[in-house]
Amino acid sequence: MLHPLIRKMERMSALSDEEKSAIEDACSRVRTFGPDEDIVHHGERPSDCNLILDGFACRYKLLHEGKRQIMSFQIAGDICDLQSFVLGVMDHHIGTLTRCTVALIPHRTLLEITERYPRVARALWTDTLIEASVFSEWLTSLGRRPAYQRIAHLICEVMVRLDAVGLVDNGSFAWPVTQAEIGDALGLSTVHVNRVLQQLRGDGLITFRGNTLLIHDWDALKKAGDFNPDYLHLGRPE
Amino acid sequence: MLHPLIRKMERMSALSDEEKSAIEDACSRVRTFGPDEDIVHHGERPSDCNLILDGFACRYKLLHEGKRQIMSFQIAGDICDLQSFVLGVMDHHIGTLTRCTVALIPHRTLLEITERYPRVARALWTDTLIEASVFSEWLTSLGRRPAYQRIAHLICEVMVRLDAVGLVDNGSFAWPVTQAEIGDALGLSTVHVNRVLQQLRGDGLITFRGNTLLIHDWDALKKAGDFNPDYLHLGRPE
DNA sequence: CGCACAATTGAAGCAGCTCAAAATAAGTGG
DNA sequence: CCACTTATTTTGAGCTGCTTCAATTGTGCG
Repeated sequence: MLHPLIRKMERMSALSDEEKSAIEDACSRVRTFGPDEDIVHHGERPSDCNLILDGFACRYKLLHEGKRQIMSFQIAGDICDLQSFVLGVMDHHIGTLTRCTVALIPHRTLLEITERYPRVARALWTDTLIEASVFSEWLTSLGRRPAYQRIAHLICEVMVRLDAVGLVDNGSFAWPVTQAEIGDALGLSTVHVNRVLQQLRGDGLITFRGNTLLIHDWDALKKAGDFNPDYLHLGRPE
Repeated sequence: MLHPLIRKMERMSALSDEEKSAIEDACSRVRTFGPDEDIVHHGERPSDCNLILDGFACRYKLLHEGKRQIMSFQIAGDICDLQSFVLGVMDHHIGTLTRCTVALIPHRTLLEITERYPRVARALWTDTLIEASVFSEWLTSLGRRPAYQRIAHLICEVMVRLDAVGLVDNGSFAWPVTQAEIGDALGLSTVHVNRVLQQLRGDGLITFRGNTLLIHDWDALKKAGDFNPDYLHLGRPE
């Protein structure tokens, strides 16, 4: 299997063999997390970054009143805590949704690589900007889109991102996100998420088969979610 | 007056005189915009970046139904469209709120500077990460904080950011943001913003004197807004 | 088989919305 | 400096999307 980070970077711009093997070497240490564990905690000052190789994770914040906000979902190819490398401190948590395999990249190694290979540094910067762009799209969803549209939009996004790393099979893909987690991501209550999902199914847009989500009518779902993938800056499909 | 971008960067890490003058030289071309004009449009592929020198601007997206979401406010020292330099296309608009003075930095110059001075490149990357961090805080506000808290939080943020560039005088600062704009930023209706602002005034936290906002009780406002400035990563106050 | 978590349903309540109009404030041209 | 126009703030009233609480049903797994 192609390295998911390299795969992602090469969508943006080509990498030399030397650069690729530098990245691969950096990812030699691997760790595994069970579901619902924290990979990094808010306030921590880690000395490694975590690259997701397999599984679903998320960024989240906890509020005083026991509420939680999930800010993004992280999948294969995402370095989920670049923040710790550049800013030092984490200002949010990273937690797993499912079992996750993660490569640990020491900050020291990352520093060496980015100093030696400006193109890689640039690729990481690009990645940060894309993530910021995804945040603003979520902001738009939470601020101005009603629940039905918001959920449809999220499903579209996850589908497109999973597709970009080869995890979609004919409109169907693993969906390990609970309704409570969807609620925490979209600022909705679990109950309401449940009702809206029923609507989406009733409207013939999606079906769940166990933990697998099947999209029946992609165009209709896109429309329902007011979804335009440009903000993901995925470049040309492979 | 010290250059606002240099001032900001030096909060994070020191710059050499050479680096500083390279940045200053890059900002020689200046443009002025009136209030409510677009600095950059969604979909555009500019060949310069815009550094705000003076005034208030904002990032925003327009939805089909005529709704709008403001994703951030931009003040002196912010390069509001770094996205165009790194990703090429803008996926949102940048518009002014007030009259703005803006320095135009050609992408070519930016490329030269970032290649020649890795420390500057790194500072810009840092800036991008901070902005992403601000986005996630907003996300948390829109997703999980009620209107009163949300507005208080926004006021705290603007105050702290303005203070960091020396634009706060004894708890009081220019506030050119209309209630409709606050609504567009926080996902609220103008009417509701108005009512909540009345509450905040009634609770003795803030006062408006024309376009000047005066904070009476900073600690109470922070508390009301559940505000913790860590996510702004401002480093140590000057 | 039974525990623990996830999905579902019902009912009542409210935060925040929409619509519509009035009251201020801020320009702007003469 | 006034008269007129336009933008912004404020108020009232009725409505609804979504929430909360509480209980039930379904489901994966040791």
